[in-house]
Amino acid sequence: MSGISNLSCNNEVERGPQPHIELRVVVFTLHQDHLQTLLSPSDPAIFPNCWEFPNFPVLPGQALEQTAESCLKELLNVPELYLEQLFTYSGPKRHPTQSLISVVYFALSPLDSHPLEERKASLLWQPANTPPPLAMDHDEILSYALRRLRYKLEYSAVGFELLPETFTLSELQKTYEMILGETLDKRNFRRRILQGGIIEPTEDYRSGEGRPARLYRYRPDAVAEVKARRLFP
Amino acid sequence: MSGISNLSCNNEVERGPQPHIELRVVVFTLHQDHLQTLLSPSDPAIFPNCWEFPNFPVLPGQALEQTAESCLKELLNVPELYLEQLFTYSGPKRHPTQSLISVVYFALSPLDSHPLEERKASLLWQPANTPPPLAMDHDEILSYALRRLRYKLEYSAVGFELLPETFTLSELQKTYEMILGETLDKRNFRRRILQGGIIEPTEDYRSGEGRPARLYRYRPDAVAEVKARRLFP
DNA sequence: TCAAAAGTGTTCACGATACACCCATGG
DNA sequence: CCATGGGTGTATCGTGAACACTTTTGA
Repeated sequence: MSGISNLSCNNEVERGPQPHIELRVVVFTLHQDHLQTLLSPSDPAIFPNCWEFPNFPVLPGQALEQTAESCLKELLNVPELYLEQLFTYSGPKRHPTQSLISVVYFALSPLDSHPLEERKASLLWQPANTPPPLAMDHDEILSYALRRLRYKLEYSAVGFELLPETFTLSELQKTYEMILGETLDKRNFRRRILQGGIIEPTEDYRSGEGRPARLYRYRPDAVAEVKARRLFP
Repeated sequence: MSGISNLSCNNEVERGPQPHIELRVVVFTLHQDHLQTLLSPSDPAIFPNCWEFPNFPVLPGQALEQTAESCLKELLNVPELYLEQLFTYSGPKRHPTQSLISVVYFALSPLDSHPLEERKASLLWQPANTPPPLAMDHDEILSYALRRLRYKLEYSAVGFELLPETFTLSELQKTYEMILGETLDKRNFRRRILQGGIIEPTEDYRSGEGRPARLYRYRPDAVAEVKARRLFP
């Protein structure tokens, strides 16, 4: 403990051992036109037929964010991914037998990530909007992560993190529509994203059923945050 | 530990005992026309002449947010205050002798809060924009808390949390100007805040040097969140 | 030549901004 | 009666939203 001792507090609440800390990660990806999240089966003795978000070790010599990032990259076989802190959950009712503090991170994995390694076969991508039963408060965590994803999509460029390096404007628009759950106007979508300087065209085209579509690339140097509309002038 | 064991991770990082968890709170208030934050002197043997954010006990029987709320209410003698989670800081370099995880909350205390009790005399309100030297990474925590405050001010009604129950429009405007660090147009400010239905007039006036000013009250039922300008239509 | 997806501009409405004077009170 | 802060309306501009047709390719 650094500095002065804890400030006293007259709460009549049981003291006792420190709660256990754990590190969890909510990862989203797009797969088969659906938003998916990575889940791990729960211990059937405690939470039968339930799933939970992946649990990584809390290492004293490493920041939680670093641990989450390197474990995830190894697990998913991707060189880069988007990662940020989601929330820290605490409270006595979260687990039946122990006091538990969960520091939860939020990650996005690009569409072309390799399938999971065999030795991690217990982990499965599951549909994020219709997940299987989740243990503890992980349903609450999932809905908060989905809210965060939708919200971030509206004011930042986070959507590109779910796509491969190059993509067509239609693919990008479909990604946004899938996550936001609404359809967008094609011309307005294109105008805004192109004027924003967030993506740049490549020289390549992708041939599909109709006319080939130009491929674009995300510009990582772009200033992607849009300032919120201020409540006051 | 619930469910399956931690997913392994090939990081070659030292294992060891779990890091220590602590609970800290950044509180802001307005005092003498300045934004102030509550600080506690650090242990001089470790951080001489430094200050740090108040440290509350981590109780296994209570959610961190509840502990922070009840401790702060007791400390500041206020019946209500605004509280939300700020961030969880972790990493090996945060403290000279131990691995430390700090779950930090963000609070706003109304202007008319009573002075601190005598027994807490070591705690002091200090200017938030020109603070004394801070221990560990608490300068980084402070600047993030200030950023959060300014940002929240722009898209939510959080400014009222720093004022007493009734206030004049000029007081409210000065609060916003003080925190945002810029001057605002009086007519536009009034129009927007009144049209937003965020406050309602009382029957009272406050007499000052010039014409008495109508007192207003925050409407807690108001929908205070302003939707951000969406990056895409 | 037809189906299927890509690509492209303009108009309209609303909200944000800038801006200057009269009003009520206390000393 | 005057100094001090309280209170009020309008004109302009920029941004968001709605909307339909032409182009290119492969089958």
